[in-house]
This record gives sequence, structure tokens and C-alpha cells, in this order.
Amino acid sequence: MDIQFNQFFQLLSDDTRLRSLLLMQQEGELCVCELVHALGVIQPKVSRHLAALRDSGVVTDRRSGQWIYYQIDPDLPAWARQVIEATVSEAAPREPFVNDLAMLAQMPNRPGAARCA
Amino acid sequence: MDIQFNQFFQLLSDDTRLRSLLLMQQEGELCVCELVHALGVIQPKVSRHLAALRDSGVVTDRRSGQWIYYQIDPDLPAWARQVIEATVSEAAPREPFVNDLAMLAQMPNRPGAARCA
DNA sequence: ACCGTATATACGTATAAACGTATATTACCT
DNA sequence: AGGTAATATACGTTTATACGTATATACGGT
Repeated sequence: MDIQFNQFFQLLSDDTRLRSLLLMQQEGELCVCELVHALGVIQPKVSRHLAALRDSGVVTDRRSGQWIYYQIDPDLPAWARQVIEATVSEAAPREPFVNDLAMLAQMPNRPGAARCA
Repeated sequence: MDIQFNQFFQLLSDDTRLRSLLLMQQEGELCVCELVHALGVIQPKVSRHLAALRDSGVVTDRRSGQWIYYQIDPDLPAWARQVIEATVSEAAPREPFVNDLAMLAQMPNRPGAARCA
């Protein structure tokens, strides 16, 4: 059940989803509360968009205690990976993406699993 | 007036626009009637989507007699070009994109400007 | 001037996406 | 068992997209 081209781009076309994906591309696994903090948006909004990414196979999720970690699917087709990489390389130094990363770095009580999993 | 990342992906998320872009990436300049024939969709639909691509700076248009030729903007940012290239390399051999190219090749009375401009 | 062809736009409608609020679920801790 | 924190989902509403039909504009040929 490969992802369709238009469907993939449709997923990237939303601000919340794109910012989440670019953060995951740079940071690896992230839990919902980290994304909520980094992006500064309410939790149901993040959850809803992550569900859309999961349901179409772009990200995978993994439960660890109370937290659910999302990451870009390691089995994502090569072309889709290339699209994300090309985007991150240009977008990362710009707003709002720089700020997302900065907010994540400043997050207090950040669950440590991203580093010790 | 650089194109925004989400906006670019939003444009790629529509079937008609994506197929048109991939054809232009492979064939260079194409006029509306060529796209209408290749994709098998009605003319206002193609025109509307090309207008969206033009208004956001993804393609440029050029009038030559009765025909208006569209091509991917040569000044498109590198990351956007890379996205299109990564997509075309994977999508081109598949449906519906293969068939679009085949239909274009079979088109009778095809205005010759694509080859002698 | 007129007609045919190519292309663009306007308009009303249908479909789909995204939203915030409220609530449900699951896990951890005491 | 009860409480708190993390996450997911449902619901109703708003907003955005895409659509087909009809019409307008522009050009070329006669």
C-alpha cells in the first residue's frame, strides 16, 4: 500500500504537518507533547495531523509509557525521503522552522526517550 | 516574492496540476491544448490549474500566436526543482503519468513550437 | 468584417479540510 | 481506587478547493 504522489504532497501542504515532519527529520523521534511545545499549537490539533500522517504511512508511532513517539517511517519510498530532505535543507534556517527547533531545545521537562531509546 | 513551502506542496497535491507539471518537466514548454489532449480533461479545468501555477510563480507562460505555452519557471528555487525531479524519476514510469506522455506523443495536429522555439 | 480555434474567467455548487471545544482512553503514581 | 498527565477521537462549524457550464477575450485566416 504505497502512498500516492498527490496524497503525499497534500500531507505536506499543511503548516502543522510540514513543521512536524521537518522537526522529525532533524530530531528523529518526537512525542506529541514535544511537538505541541515546539510548534506552539494545541494538542488535539497536533494529534489529528499526526494521525493523518500515520494513517497514510508517512510516519510510524510507538508507545513508551504515557508518551507516544512519532518518527518518519524508515521504509518511506526514496523519492519521498528526497522530497523531505530537499525541503529541510532549504527550510530549516528559515521561519517558522528555525524557531520550532529553538523552542524544542528550550523545552523544560522534556521526556528523555528521544536520546536514550 | 518567493513561494512558500506549504503553498508549493499544495499546488502539487492536485492531480491535474501534478500531471501537468511532470509533463512539462519532461517535455519542456507545452500549450494548453497539448495538456488537454494528454491528460484527457476539459480545457477550462486545465486553464484554471495552470493559472494557479502561474500566479504562484511555479510556471511561466508565453504567448505564440493563438497558443499559450507554459513551462516550469527556470528561476524556480533549487529545492523546488529537486522536489519535482525526485518525483518525476519515480512517477514517470507509472500510471497515469506514463499514459499522459504516450497520449501527448500520439497527439495529431500538435503545434510544433515545442520543438522549434 | 466575419468565423473558427485557443485560451481565460465568472458563477453557482458540491466536496473536502481544518478548526476549537468537549470528551474518551490509557498509563503512571500514590 | 482515585488522581493526574498524555494522547486520541467525536462533533458541529467554518473555510477552502475543485468542479462543470456558460461566457468572454484574443488571435489567425478568409
